[in-house]
Amino acid sequence: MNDKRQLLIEASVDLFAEEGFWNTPTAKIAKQANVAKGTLFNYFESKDDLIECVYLELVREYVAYIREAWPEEASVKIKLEHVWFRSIDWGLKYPERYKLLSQLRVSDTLKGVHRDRDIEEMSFLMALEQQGRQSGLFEDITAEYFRSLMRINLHASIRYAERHQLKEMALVKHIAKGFEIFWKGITI
Amino acid sequence: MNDKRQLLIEASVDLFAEEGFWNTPTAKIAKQANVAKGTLFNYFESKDDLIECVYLELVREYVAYIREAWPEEASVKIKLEHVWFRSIDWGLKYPERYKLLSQLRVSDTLKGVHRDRDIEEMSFLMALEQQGRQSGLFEDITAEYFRSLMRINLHASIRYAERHQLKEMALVKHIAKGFEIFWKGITI
Amino acid sequence: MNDKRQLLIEASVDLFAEEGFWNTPTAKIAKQANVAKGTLFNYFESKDDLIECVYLELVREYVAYIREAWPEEASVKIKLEHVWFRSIDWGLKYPERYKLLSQLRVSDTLKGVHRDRDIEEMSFLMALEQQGRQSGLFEDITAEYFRSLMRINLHASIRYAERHQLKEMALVKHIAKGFEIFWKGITI
Amino acid sequence: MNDKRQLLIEASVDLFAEEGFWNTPTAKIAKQANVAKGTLFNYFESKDDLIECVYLELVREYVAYIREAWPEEASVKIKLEHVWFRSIDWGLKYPERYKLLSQLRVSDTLKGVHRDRDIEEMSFLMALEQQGRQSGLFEDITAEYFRSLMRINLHASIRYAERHQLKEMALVKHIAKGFEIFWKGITI
DNA sequence: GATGAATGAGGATTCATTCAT
DNA sequence: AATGAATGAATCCTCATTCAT
Repeated sequence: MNDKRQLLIEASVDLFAEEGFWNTPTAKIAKQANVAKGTLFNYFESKDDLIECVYLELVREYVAYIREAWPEEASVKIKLEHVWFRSIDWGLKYPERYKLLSQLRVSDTLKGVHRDRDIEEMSFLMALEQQGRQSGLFEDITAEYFRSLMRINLHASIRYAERHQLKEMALVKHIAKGFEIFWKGITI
Repeated sequence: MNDKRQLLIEASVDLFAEEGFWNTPTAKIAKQANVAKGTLFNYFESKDDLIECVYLELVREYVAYIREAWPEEASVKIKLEHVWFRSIDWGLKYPERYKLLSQLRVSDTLKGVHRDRDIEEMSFLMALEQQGRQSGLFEDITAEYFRSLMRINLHASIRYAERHQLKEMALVKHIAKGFEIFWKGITI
Repeated sequence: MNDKRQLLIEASVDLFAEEGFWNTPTAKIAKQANVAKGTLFNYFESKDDLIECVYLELVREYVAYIREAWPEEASVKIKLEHVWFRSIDWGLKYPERYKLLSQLRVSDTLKGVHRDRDIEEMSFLMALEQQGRQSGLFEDITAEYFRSLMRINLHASIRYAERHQLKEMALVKHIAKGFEIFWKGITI
Repeated sequence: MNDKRQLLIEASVDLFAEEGFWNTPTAKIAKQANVAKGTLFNYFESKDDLIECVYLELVREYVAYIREAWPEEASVKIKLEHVWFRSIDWGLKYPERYKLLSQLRVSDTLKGVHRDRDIEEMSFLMALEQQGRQSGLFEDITAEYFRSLMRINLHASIRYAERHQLKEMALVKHIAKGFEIFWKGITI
């Protein structure tokens, strides 16, 4: 079954987040997943391949989370706000996953094959941006830069909330303020 | 002499940037620095120690670069603009160093001892922020979040400029636009 | 069916010749033969067993080839010449098979069980030798040494022809000269 | 010192001869040589490199042995006889070394770099052959084929002597007979 | 009989670190 | 202080073989 594959990815996520992927032996992953050392290589060609699959899995989960309760008919701002809140929500709900996802994006191990998939998954965000720009809402910057800014502002916001363990009102205020700053910057 | 220490750090910067620090053996560093393998451990307790020293070195260089031609008497905005331009300047002038610095900040190897030093070096930025806030210029956010936002916006800007190899006018416009967005977001 | 067994042996011959038997995984053999990995072990006790069977198969093919158009009524010399020419013919027609057969003979994996079979297959050669010796034709050496000399002279001849890609007249002359040397040495 | 390198080669010779080189783990070699596993790789780039060096060492020893007591002023036949006797002598004196040398020559691991060296070492044999041919002594065959024939006839002779544990008179007669056959075949 | 997932011992190689010189 | 030979634990990956289906 695909059971084992999933177990291995789960184990990887846990351990990678704890120790970093270069520091996590495949043997440890296998042990954590309760499978034999060799089994890992039945499901993944190499450690690098495993890492890429873990990355893809995380992206998939993240995107799925964002798309839940998608406000189809709402304005661009509302939609963007939705992305903003749910992103932070996800990042705080699964802090190790989020941390790992960030590290993977920065690292050089990702060879591009899956980067494209990444962009694919994010296409709806691009569509959103395009819509906003056509309405003359946004600053004159490229879609790529827009996306980069959004991602990175989110990152700052999540890190901060997590580091300070913001909860309840404080958290909501923090998120709202972060969006306000982002939105103010990005719009004309 | 301290000569060798510096050589080792230089070599590390070069090689870490090329291959990542987990993938760069100390033997290779020693060779690149033209010293014996053992010598490295006369100057650094361990590889981790070396990495931290490399980090510190980079921060120092970066900060020194920013502080050049510092507009002592100018307004907060002008000063911030100075930081903005020189940061991007540095990042584009020494792309490997910049990339490495970013990776080191994200990685878990930095144990905190030197993180404090980091903050210390950056203290002048904090002072700047404080000054701005006291004038009622900025949004009501903590100094830490402010700093994080700045760093991260700079990062987006540098990455974009580098990826697209912006030069001349296009580059200047990109930098200015980036600052505009940041400033607009951060100020009331 | 015995079909699969044969497929596996064929695949082994191909792959062993390419990579050597120590470097050829059973998984690869199974794949090449279009059967499952486990199936191999339904037909052969172990990899070593497979190797021995491959060896035997090659010997069988080789001997069968020699025996074709056997000059039953001819003189010892003519018969020996027949063996000589057809051996080289076979070696050049199936170079990988020949190479593999040579390597297997040298290697230590062959445990003896099948070596006897080998000799059995070659018995007609022994008979030939006996006949020649009884006629006082040959030097006073044992049958075993005689056989070894013949095999080894053939080997030199085949290797040379193959390495230099001899064809047509050049090849025929080479073969004839080789036999002449062998015959001259072996006869009184 | 070069001490360890030599120890490793000695150990390799012993173990390779016993088990074959593909079956001999580097760990075992290191243990036999009383050095740490890693040390092996200080002296040899890889297992393949080690194998090649072992080969070269064997060739060197073998050639040195042949050249001892070289009959500088003697006839071609005497010289060839000298090579013949001393070769067999060496093969029987160091049976494992000889066996290993033979196996190495057949295997595909030798990549050519050292093969050339091999030929170099053997150059004196080539000179000898040339001299003989110029005197109209030999059959009209290439030097390469000549060398191949000699090597291979020697091989048959050595193997036979060893298998039957020939000693004393029986051995001398065997060697002489072998040479006679070879010489008779090769000369006009 | 056929399959192929699962196994885990084993293998080559790397590399941070030590230490005698 | 400088060296570099020596170390051996650690790592990724392979592969013959088993066995439940």
